Amino acid sequence: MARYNVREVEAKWQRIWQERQCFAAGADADRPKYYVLEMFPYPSGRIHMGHLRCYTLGDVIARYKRARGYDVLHPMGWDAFGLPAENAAMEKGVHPAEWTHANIAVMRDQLKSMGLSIDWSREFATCDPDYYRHEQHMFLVFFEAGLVAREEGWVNWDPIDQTVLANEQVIDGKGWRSGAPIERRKLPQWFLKITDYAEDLLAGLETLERWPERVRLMQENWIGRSEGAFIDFDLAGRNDRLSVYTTRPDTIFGASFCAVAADHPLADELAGSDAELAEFIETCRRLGTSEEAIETATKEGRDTGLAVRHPFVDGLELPVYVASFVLMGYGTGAIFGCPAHDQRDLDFARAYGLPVLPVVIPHDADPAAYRIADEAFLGDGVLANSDFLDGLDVEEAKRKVTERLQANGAGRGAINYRLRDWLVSRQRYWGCPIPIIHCGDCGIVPVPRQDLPVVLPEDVDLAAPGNPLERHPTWRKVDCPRCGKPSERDTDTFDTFIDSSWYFARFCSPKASAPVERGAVDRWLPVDQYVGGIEHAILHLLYARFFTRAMRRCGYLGVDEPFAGLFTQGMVNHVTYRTEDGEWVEPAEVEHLAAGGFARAGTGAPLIAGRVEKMSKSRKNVVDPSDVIDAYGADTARWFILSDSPPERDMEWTDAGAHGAYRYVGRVARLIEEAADQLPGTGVPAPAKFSDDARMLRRATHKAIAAVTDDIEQFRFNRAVARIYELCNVIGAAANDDGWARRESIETLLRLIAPMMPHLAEEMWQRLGHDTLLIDTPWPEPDPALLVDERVTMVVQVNGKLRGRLEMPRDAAAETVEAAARDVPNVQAALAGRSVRKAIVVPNRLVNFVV
RNA sequence: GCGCCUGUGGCGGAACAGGUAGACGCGGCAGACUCAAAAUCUGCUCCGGGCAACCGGGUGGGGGUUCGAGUCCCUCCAGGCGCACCA
Repeated sequence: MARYNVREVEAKWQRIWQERQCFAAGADADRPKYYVLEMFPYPSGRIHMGHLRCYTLGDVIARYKRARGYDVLHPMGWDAFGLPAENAAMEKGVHPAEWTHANIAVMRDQLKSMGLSIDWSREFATCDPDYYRHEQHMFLVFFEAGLVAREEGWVNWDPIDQTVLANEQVIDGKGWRSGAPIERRKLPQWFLKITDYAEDLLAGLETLERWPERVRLMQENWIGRSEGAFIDFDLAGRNDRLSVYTTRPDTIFGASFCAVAADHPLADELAGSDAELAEFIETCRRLGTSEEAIETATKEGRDTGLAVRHPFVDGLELPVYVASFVLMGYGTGAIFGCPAHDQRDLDFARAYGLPVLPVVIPHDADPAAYRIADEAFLGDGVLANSDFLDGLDVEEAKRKVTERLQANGAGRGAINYRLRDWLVSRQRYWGCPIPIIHCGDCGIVPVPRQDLPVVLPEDVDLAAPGNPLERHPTWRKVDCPRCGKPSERDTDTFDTFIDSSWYFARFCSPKASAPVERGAVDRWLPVDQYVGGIEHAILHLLYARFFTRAMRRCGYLGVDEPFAGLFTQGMVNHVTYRTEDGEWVEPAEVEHLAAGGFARAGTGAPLIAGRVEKMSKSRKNVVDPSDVIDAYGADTARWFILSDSPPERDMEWTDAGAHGAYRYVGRVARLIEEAADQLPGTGVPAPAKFSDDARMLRRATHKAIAAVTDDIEQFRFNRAVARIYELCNVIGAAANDDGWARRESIETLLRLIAPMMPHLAEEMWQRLGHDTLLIDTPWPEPDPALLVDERVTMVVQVNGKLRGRLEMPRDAAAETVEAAARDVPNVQAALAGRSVRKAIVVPNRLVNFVV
């Protein structure tokens, strides 16, 4: 028997599929469409196990849907702009473009070696001027549509990456990429008005039924909708008002102070003439926003000396503080404090000796005796000490006080969001240039459409810190398109998350002269199944949802939601090894000792197996997918990654597991080799009658079809794999008396395996004598008649305890079953001397005697 | 603090819709083949007792509902994730 040569076979089929253009999308407009997309990779150098897992999952879906008769779009591209290219430029002196393209070349080959069913004719990289020219164009269209704002405000400055960051990119007070503590800076920047869509993005989540609940919840929290009111307090002695936001307008009669954020304009103004206040404001700004900082920080404030008038109580004035716990980024950056019903306000009031007046009395409390100790009361109750609100419950009081505020011109009901506008300017080189010209006379002038794209200059000095575009001797200098005077280009580039906010739309018509071709996006969008990591739950997925809405508003496409189905896959982990000195050791250097334990290859030094962790260079627990593919082949790598764990859960990569998958490849190859020459031909009709053994084999075969189909539909690939093993075991054990049934079972096995191990399946399909490709063969359909058994095994219980089993014809009458159950010897013994109070018969399942 | 998720053999995990717990794989043990190794094949493998048929226990802990609970309810514990001075 010729040994199955993995490398040759895999290369052969990859070549044939490519030559026949098997994966070109849009070949058949009569078929229903199916768009499968995995999050495109950043070309960092080589693919890693996370890529292998993600693209394998997507490929199984794509191949399965293709077999089910869909016209499948399954493209691939490169999220090619970003900081690592600039860092590489600084470290190695290679230009970012060169570095990026070299990485793409390597990674493209690696992906192709996986045997993915990708339409490579649609490939592009976001750093291609032919891609980003459209991005610039759309930005200008958005600009004209009022979706873009230029604002000077406090922004997040990353001192290591030397750029500003969006709110979503600040994690626990640190830059998402550099990890550096974020500083606050005041700069004029470009924003996309995602807040215009806050309500719509929230409402849209309801429609995303095929998204993980977890992701929808995270987005909901991030958008952070709250209902409340703005209240405008008159400032005593000034012809000015202080506007605050509150979700508890009902507690207005319990207000004992107002407080503004350190960054509030009023604080800013007062600091000019109050050195002590100015110093306090500085202290607040330096305060971290990390968890520890918040936990340990005390509620501090400084009295400004100003006071506001209570909107409903004549003559009552409340002091105005600058307070450390008030955030400029939420609401108006100012609050009124009601200590009795807000814990922070209570802490603050106790620290500064302010009054604490309860105005909501718990239902079970005595109004006359009710006092607040050191815990604010947040629950529902009856309003008291509150003039026209007395006796109402909280909801009624909110409504009534909001009405009254509105009538008095002192406020209004409002819905507030935590979501901020998306800051998209970056002071970096390797990104899409912002197509704006700043003219001393005309102000902000869009680059004329015919001058697009604004191409990145190649001759830049990347060695020094800061923005190379700003330093470039000539690039920024340009005449104003409006008045002709010497002007300057915007030297910022776009956040790379813009690049990934519409690439899925570009894939529909990647060569179009406009950003998208309407007919193409109308056919293909939304993406039917999107696959990627949970880490993009907010960032990329929220931005893309917004961008799709913006594109729709400007007539580019007709959908709101870009991704109808989302699957978030788990991470690939690996055990870590260390020497006794604590030095990390790569898996390749580890020797498994026969006596158990591990030693370092070469030196023999003992090693300690540590925790199973996410693969990372620093822990030296990385396994390169290409090493696995070279050694065992793509089918093995794909099979193992699918078989090990449910795809949404983290999995552990183990050599033993990979090896086991490789053994299975050999087992299938042997099974077919041994059977191939003995089976009847491909076109032989089914016999009129089957033997009992053949019927059993056929039942197992058709049950496997039904089960695997169901499992794939529900992304339970590990279970599908188990079902296939079961079928294989049955085939191996079955009596070989009916060639037709045997051919049916073996061919079914190959067809079920095909989405997961496409090369092996295709090769063996050919070996069985087919002259058509398996890739062009439809998915098998189970015969419903073969899915039900003629006889069933029923369980007999006594008081819920298993006492025996029973073979019965399917759907036997309850009395028959019960009588037979009583006759089971072991059951007789268990029932001896006891009277049966009740017998429960569950058809085809069990009998339970209650004694 | 708020919200969410997960706890099943040595390991990854399976168990429709409350009805045989542990499918399938990994690992392990025993055997066959072999001069030997690799590869392959066969059998066993939740724990305790028993030669065996069987018996008892068992899905993080405790309680409840039910003829019957891994599954439903309450509660506690452990691990993980998200958000967080959000007014």
